[in-house]
Amino acid sequence: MSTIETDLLNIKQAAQFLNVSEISIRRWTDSGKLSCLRIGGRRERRFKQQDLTNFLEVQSRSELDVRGVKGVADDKVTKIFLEGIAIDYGNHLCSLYETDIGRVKLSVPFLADGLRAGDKCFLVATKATQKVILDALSETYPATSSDIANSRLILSDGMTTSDGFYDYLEHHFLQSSRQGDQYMRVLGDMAWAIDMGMSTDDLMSFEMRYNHSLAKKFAVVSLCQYDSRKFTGTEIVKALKTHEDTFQFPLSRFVGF
Amino acid sequence: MSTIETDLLNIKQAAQFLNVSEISIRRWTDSGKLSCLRIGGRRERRFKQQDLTNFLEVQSRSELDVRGVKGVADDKVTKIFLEGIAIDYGNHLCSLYETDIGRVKLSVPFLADGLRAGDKCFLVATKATQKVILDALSETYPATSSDIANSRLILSDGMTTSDGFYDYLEHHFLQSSRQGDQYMRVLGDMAWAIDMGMSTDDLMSFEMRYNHSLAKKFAVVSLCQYDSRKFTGTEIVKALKTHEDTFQFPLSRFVGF
DNA sequence: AACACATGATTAACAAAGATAAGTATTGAT
DNA sequence: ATCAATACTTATCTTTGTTAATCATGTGTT
Repeated sequence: MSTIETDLLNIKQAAQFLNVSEISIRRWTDSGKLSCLRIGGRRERRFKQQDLTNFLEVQSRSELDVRGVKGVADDKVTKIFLEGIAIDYGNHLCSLYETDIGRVKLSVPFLADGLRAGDKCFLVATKATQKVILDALSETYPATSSDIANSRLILSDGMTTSDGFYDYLEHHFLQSSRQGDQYMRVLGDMAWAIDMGMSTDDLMSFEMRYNHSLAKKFAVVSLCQYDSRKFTGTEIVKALKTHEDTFQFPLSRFVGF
Repeated sequence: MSTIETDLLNIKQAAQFLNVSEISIRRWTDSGKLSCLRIGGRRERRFKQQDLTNFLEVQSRSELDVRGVKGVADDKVTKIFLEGIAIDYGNHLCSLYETDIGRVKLSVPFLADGLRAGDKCFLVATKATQKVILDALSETYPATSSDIANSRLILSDGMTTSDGFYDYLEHHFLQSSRQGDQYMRVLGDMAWAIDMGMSTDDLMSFEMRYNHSLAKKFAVVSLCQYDSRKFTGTEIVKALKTHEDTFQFPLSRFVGF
């Protein structure tokens, strides 16, 4: 654990990395196209390698470029927007809800926007929850059922262990990447794990494993939603702790629907 | 599930991690902007990775906000420092802990710093919890018992309803203000309410009432800590929602000790 | 070819970060 | 026990990243 992750580049290094001028880097960060961190009283820019690689477009990206049609092709490639908040690919977030309406409040726009943007989407939930979310999704996004048929939206099926879940996602992520689907979204309704008989310890160790590998290696936004009615206080706290990415956003947007 | 914070970085590693010079690290720690631990007779600096990542600001914040905070950073009259974070008087925060050690992790420095700074401090908790906190407090702040005798530190006593709690605080706040104690701190260990037989609904309505009146009208920093083992998931979520001030800070500092 | 627009270059002023040096004291190793 | 390396503090001085403005160059599109 001694390797210091020196993956924070300053603006000069970032400019070299992308082979552009520092001025462009400044403009891109100012306009929000490229995300960066700030440090110190001079508010110097620091860049995560992944944010820079995310910023690079992939030449071989999908045949039908949904983004291109809308003319926003170059603008929002590195981010998604959820509830007006810009979220980079690579983030692994959680949200907490406490009503049946809350279950679809974030999940539906998250998936609908993803499908519209051409992202490969995954819905991990029990059959019953899948039905609730898909019904609501169909209302705002009529192409839902055809997207399921086309495997643009993939429904979880049959996984009963956290390791199985991990393998499932890794397999699909690799496969999607090979097929040119670089941008992905995962929505997990984590009460699913409980209903599958997983212990919450199991679930948390999955979250940690996922957090350090899959979530960061692929251009995927992962949103894990927790039904606060089905977890204890300590479990909710653990859920928050295993989704540290969430803390950089206004948490009130993700808590308590 | 331990993920021990075994990796304390020295100043060289910290500088490498943030991609800055050691001199800047020294300046930031000296001014209290970046928190660090000290060790040995040479008082060497040691850094938690968590603290370092917290020091990085997210670009999304409007530059005006950041400027404002920085600009008055020297003006310590309007702020306190907890875990290296500047907190304005008027804030009403919550923290979540899940171990007996976590109970004193934030509360003790919060009160110790307050007493050292001459703030009028209030400790609201059951007798048993009071004893635990006061024992730990006495170790780092020897004048604890004399401050209790002098009414610099006031211990809750005998309140059994949320309205009674509110009246109690209002009375003391007014009295303290009249006596020239403008700056105050309240530490509430909210499992106290449960042990007093309050319902969590009662507790939450108190929090909301407090949030909109006392907490904002007086120069008081209020820290409500919740033992996540004694509350349900939904209750924890409600606790978060009734302490929105918390969301403007790096939540990882307040969650899960 | 003409156009619109993104990128690069240049300037300015300011404050913060970096570099350097001197002097102490603690560590860690021989 | 000794000694060199390290980290600390304090101080001064130089360099750099920041914003903002304007202009020139280059790119891709129609």
